[in-house]
Amino acid sequence: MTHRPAAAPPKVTKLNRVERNAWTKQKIFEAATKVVGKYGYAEASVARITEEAGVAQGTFYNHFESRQELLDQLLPKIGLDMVQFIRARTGTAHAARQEIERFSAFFDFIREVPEFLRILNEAEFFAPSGYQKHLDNISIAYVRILKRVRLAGAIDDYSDDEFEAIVHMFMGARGYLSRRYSYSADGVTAVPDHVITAYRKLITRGLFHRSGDNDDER
Amino acid sequence: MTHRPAAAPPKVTKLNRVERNAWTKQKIFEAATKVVGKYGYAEASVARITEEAGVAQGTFYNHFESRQELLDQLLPKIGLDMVQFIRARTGTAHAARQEIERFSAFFDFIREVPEFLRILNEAEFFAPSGYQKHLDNISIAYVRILKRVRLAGAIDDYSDDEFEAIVHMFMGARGYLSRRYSYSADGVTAVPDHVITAYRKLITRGLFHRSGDNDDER
Amino acid sequence: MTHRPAAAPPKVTKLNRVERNAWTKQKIFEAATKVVGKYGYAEASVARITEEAGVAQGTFYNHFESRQELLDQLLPKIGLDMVQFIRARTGTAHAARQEIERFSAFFDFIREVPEFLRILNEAEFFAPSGYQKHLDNISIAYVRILKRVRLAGAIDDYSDDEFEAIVHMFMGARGYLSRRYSYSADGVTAVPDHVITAYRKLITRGLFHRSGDNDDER
Amino acid sequence: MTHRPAAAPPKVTKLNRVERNAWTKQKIFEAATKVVGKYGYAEASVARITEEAGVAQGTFYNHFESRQELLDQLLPKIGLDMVQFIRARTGTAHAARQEIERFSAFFDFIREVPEFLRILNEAEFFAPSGYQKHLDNISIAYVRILKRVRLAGAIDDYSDDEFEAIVHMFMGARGYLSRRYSYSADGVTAVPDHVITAYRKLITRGLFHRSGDNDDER
DNA sequence: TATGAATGAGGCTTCATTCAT
DNA sequence: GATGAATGAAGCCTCATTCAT
Repeated sequence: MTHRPAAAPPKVTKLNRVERNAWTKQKIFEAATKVVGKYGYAEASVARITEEAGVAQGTFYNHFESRQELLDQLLPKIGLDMVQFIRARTGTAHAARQEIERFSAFFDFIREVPEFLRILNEAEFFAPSGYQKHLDNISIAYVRILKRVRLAGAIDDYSDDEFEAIVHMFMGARGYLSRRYSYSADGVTAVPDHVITAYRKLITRGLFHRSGDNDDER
Repeated sequence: MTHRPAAAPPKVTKLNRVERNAWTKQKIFEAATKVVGKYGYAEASVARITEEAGVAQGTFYNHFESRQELLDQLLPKIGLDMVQFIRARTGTAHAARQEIERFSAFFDFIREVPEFLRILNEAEFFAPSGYQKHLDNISIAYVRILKRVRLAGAIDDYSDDEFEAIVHMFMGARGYLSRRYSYSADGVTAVPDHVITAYRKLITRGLFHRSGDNDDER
Repeated sequence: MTHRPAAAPPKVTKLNRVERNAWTKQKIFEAATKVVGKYGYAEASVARITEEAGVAQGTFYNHFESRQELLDQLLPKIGLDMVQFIRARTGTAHAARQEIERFSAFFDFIREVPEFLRILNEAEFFAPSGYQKHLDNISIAYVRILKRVRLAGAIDDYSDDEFEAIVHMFMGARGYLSRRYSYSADGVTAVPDHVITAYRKLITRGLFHRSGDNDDER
Repeated sequence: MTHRPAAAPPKVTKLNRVERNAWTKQKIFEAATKVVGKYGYAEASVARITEEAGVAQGTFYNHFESRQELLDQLLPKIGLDMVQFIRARTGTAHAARQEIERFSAFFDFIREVPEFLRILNEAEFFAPSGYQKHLDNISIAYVRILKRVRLAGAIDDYSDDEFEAIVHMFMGARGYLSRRYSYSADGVTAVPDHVITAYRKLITRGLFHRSGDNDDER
């Protein structure tokens, strides 16, 4: 998996028809990612996307039923990249520590794939169906993690329903913070440390057992 | 202050020039609130708003520089109504309890002014400047509250910067939850209890001192 | 009533808003008549019509909901002009003679308003709703005439249902003949005499009493 | 001759190059008949036709110069089927009777090959050149018949030119009537009796000698 | 100040046809 | 001959904004 696909056809060898076809679709996809990331969904006209992709406007409709269909595929696809990315960055420390790692990794991912910020944030209104899909992808996985932690004894006193609410709060908080602290004139910047520490305090004390909290100052 | 403005010109039948002028602007404003609340910013065309307001399209531009200007005024204005509403619902109990009251009051407000949901949620992308203004309004007030609580000794170990981050997390969480749990087929519904309890647990344990937590089951 | 509206605004005096509005709509209408008459419905794009009318494309939609709406109004409107025209050309001779007069007048009208030919002929497929309206306008009036003639004793042995079929045959025959004999490289020409005489013979012998037939050679 | 061509390649499994070629063309042809018959010429895109035929779009242009060329071949081909069909249904009774038979057989054919209705009716505007060809095919044959009848003494007083006009009237009447009475929600239905009787009366009295008229009630 | 018709750029999508494989 | 992706022109319609009355 790469979230930074090569900007040129993978091989120098001649591509067969199937490969050329996939490659064109890929080009459109990447162009859309770029355009939406930079200008937002609203400004991501088919004309702009195809121009960026270097294909004719008509070509677009050989690969996607409609502009909306493409838009709805954008977030879920990159969202999965994000999940992989975060998973790779999560160690084997104790539960609270891992949650902080996930929190940090999320912001790291945003810096790696700056387009993700807008693609994620605006999706709710411009690609609702894609947004829902992403939501499900994420929250299901997240709740599963929390349940496992509870099973391991590091959390108690939270019901399944409450887990779901907590997960939504986490996601909401991250989104909000990312918008607040990560946008900048040109590009995406790191999140300030005090955001991380505030999150750590809130989470470790509020969600997990009182064991540590300050065992892992960074 | 009313967040439910009268639908007819104030009492007297004869209005002078200034009053008529203000009244027209007010009509447009209310129409916009209605339209955006119902259809969202994207569908809030000048034509639709003026039709709803019962004035000609041209009239719009006698009162607002552009469509965007009006849109950017929408959220900050209603946002202030919200602040008042929440303040009125917050008692004099101890700090943690008050925070739960604010959380609940937020969701109550949404049910009182259902348009607020979309006006708030979509503002970030369709009325960024108005959104920023609202954000500042809210977070400044919120941080001030937290500082006061810290001064009173109910919170410690959080810096000013961390307060700001916490406030943003709260706002993000609320927004997310309101979208997730409050929307429904026709109108806005109450938030389920488990959302409230999850919030209470997270907040009381994570933010405030360990004194209470279960002293105020509802 | 005129089926040849002036190509310039009716008066030199300044027009008020209502008049200007009507005048613009009229311009679009006439442009459409011209364009459809010359190129057919299929080629009558909004761009072409508005260009012919000398207005912007957007203006079109201030006066018509859609391209189709205008197209559907074309035939019924001109169709009424035709009815008037034919009525004015029908004398007070006996019934069979009058029918021939109507037949001839129809072809005369086509020469007066050459656009009518295509507007009528293609309407069935490109403006079905307008076509139906026209059909009703015409066939109702026609059947009424035949019934009156039957009452006067000049026709017998035809039932009401059969009248309706007869009328449709007449209309179909006229349409067919007009297409066959009236089109020409540039413009519309008169129908040859033998078409008229053939029609006369068929009708007078087939529909009316055997009295005359050759009393009115032309 | 069949107007209902087999849906599978003729018997043998192995076709040589020439046969395969012809078979592909035939498939496209039948697909076009089906599509135009069902959706009309305007909706008969090359994509739709080739899909229906089960071949690639490009294949189309190996067999036809352009979409229009195929469209123009449709009517003349099926038109010949119709001539055969009608001829087979025409007995050896006296002339007037035979004309009624032809009239009825026309409507019978429409029910056998329902696609013919649209292919015929819309051809004038969507396949003018094909339409003209069909027109010539039919009217020449028809005029020949009338001349023969005149020679046999059953008609007199009509010139050759008038015959041609008469034939066009007949064709127009039939087309009109078929559209009026034969279309229905799902499929093509029989023409009501009063249409037949009206036609019989008009024709027998108007065209033929006064001998019979009621000698052949059906 | 109120009106509302006029403007014209720009958006999405369709489709006949071409052409490299 | 068969394939089907690529092309790009053209079509219909929306909408914020302007301006003469």
